[in-house]
Amino acid sequence: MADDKEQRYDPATIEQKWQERWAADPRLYAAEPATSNKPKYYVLEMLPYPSGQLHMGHVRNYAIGDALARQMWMRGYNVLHPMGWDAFGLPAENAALKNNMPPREWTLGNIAAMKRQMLRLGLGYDWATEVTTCLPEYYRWNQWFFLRMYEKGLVYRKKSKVNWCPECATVLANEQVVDGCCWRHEDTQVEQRDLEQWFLRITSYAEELLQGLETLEGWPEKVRTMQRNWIGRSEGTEVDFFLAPDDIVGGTTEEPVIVTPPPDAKRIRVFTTRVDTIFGATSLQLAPEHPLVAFFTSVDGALKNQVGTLLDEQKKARESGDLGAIEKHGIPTGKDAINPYNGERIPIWVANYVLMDYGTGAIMSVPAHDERDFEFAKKYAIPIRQVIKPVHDETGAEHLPFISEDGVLINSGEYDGLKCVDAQRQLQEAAARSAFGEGKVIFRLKDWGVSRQRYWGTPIPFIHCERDGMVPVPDDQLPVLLPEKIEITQQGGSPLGRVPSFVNTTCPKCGGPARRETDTMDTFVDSSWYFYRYTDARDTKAPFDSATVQYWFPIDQYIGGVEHAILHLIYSRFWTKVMRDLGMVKNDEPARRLFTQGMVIKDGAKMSKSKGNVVSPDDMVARYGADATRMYALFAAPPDRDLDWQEDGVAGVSRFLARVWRLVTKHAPQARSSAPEARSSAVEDDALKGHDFSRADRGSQPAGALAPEGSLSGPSLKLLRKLHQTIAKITLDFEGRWHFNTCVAAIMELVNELQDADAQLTAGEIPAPVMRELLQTLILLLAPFAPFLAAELWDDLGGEGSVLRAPWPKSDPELAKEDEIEIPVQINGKLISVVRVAAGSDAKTIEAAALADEKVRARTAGKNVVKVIVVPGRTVNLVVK
RNA sequence: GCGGAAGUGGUGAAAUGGCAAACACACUAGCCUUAGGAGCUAGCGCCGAAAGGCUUGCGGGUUCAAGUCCCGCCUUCCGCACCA
Repeated sequence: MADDKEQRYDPATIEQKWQERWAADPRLYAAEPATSNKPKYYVLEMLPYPSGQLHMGHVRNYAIGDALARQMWMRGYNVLHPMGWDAFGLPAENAALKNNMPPREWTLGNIAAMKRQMLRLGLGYDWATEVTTCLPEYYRWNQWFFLRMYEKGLVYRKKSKVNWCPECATVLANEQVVDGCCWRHEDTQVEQRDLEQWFLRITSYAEELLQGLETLEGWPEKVRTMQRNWIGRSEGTEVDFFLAPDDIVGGTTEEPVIVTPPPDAKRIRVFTTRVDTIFGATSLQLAPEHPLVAFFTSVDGALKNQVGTLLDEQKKARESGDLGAIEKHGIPTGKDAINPYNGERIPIWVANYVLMDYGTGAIMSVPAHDERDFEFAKKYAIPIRQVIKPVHDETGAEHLPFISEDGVLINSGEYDGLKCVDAQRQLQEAAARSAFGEGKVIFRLKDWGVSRQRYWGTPIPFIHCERDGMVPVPDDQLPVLLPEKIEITQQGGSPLGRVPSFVNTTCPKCGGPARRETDTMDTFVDSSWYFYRYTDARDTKAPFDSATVQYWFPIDQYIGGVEHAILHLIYSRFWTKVMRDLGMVKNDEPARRLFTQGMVIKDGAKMSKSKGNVVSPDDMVARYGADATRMYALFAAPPDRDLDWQEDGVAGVSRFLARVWRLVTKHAPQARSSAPEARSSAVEDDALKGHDFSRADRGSQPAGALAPEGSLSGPSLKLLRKLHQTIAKITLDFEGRWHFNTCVAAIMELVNELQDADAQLTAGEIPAPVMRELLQTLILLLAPFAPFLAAELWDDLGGEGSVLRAPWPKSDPELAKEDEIEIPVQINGKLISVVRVAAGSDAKTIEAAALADEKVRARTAGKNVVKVIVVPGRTVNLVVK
């Protein structure tokens, strides 16, 4: 090697060259219009927040999506593979504060930086459809949707609790609350304040969002379960208990005070999933925030203090995030409620474990048949009355609480003897007949609070008018532009409120002076529909063109982190259903298949600045190249599992790529010497066109044609066999299993085998067309994983056109077939020997070979072979006594 | 507490119920050299000198055959969590 320097794999040079070429050809990764006669494939990776730096999690996510997109292109699909920026959000405001830089400038700068990183990584995105959510061209459609939802009755306002820092005098996002204190004022307790907030009525779709999960077979079970739990459907009964009449007289002093009860005070509605246990209810528990409690405390100072303490405690627990950890306790109110089924008086308590925002904020307490009620009753010596008798009572001893529904009613009057389920139905019917209750389905899912008292988000398109109240901004006045020259401070509420030119406006109805809404939208709004926008990203008349969306949707494969399993993925599904009901789309669900990749960790822990274990993609790319970095991200673990980043591993992949480079460049001249093969430029997926893209009808003349199989030497056949086995393995893996780690391993095996045959290759024992077939196909298999190197070597081999659009190879089963295989022989299930037989041998032949084996004969001598199990092609097992 | 996933060499991992540890990393020994983050050869689960034996968190079971299927535990990670 006279010129070693020239001979070394140099990713930096190769990758720069191809990056420039690809950048000069924007159509390379562009999707074809809906009129394309190719089948469509929409592969989508979750769009990043433009923090300014890609992290390894991004690299992994995009390496997976890019490999898939590239393989689908090679298989002849019309692929949509877009990218965008989830560009609104708090960090831009924090950066503005810290660096005195406008959020827009900061954000756009970050986008430019991250886009450079993506290009450097060689990710194949169609940048013509890039979506940036903080630009008015995009967010105006958030406002437009908001108004459509308002018209549909899906938008409303109500008072709701927000985090408020008294020092900052502003609202804090949940992430800004650290251990119950403000993130900027570590000693300042965050308060819960009631403010008017905007809500989207996602609960109207609760049932459908739940049902829809059943159709999402291409989603991970984990995600579906998480969503199911989040929606939290419960079937039960609502029952009105009555406030005992004499207790309407309030006060506990000798001088009773007569007060007028609020109209709803007479009935106390509880929700229960176990109405069959209602005869066992021995107390009634109210949430501290229950309106009736306020009524009780208004006339009872002592009770008021006690409830106050309870509330404080609860608030603290909520702020520190461990609401479940506080001890259960309660306060007797001294009042009684009447069980409508039997007229029994039971005491009313206020309990800290009853939640106002679930069910009705009131429960009946049945200690005999509920774990928590049992604990509570024991603590306060409340009677425990058993009303369900277990059907299967193996122990004989009846230990309470008995939670199961596998029982019959006792101590329940006319309902005695009924099975739990039957009793539930009958009791429910009785309640409905007497109008003190009804069957009810409730959900844990709550309406989506979308307003944020922050600056860097989509302005909510409403106007407050003294005369007309809340007035929607008319469509022709959209977008409501976010003012850009604005001083961001942490003081005095929403920053928008201090921009007079923004706030002061006129009422669209009466023309009088009015004020703009200063709340902005949750950034989850932006990400709920961005993937529709990609299909028609520059539309100025509508969010998108419905016909185009109909062509592309649903997304064929969505790929992202499992951390979005709930919020983003429920909101997106909700948004899709709303758009469907607005007649804009036809699909019920946004994505047919979802893949959640594992985290990238280092030294067993999630990468984080505080742990100091962050690996920068830029470093990796600079040291080993984009191909090696990406390929390692796919090789080190199956994509759905956590990946432990080991730099030695990246170096290993880099060495592997160098081996490929040496192998191919060394033998390229020989491979090139064969006549160029006529590769079809019309790329079609064989499965879809019934077009068999096999060696024969490809019109090419590799192995089979140019050198009839019989005339091929052993090494050629052996290598071609390995090649075709590798094609089969990788093709299959792309179709569903996605174990790209074993795909890369299979390519390594192939390369190892080629390398082992280096002597034959060099000696010219492999005919040039076979050599060409071997090396070109190797490069095709490599292309989805290491596109830069593939492009470079494809050129070197004299490959036609771009490797990125070359047809995906097809495995020839005949060539892939082994002619001799090894069959393990077991005796009584234990491995004893291995015999070689011709591939495809029948059971008899294999059995004979096994019985003839020396080791086997030694073991069976003088013994009885009771049974012989032969699994052709697999194994032989002799049962010997 | 409820739900989900996972437990295999020194490490990352592989294995449609059919030879456990493919492919890599690390390590060891040797070779080569224009000394490179290079290349080549060999070794590398455990016990044993070897023959051979043992080995997929633990305990049972199904099966000719179990890392894989079933039952019961244990551990770890993730999500939800006072949900009535």
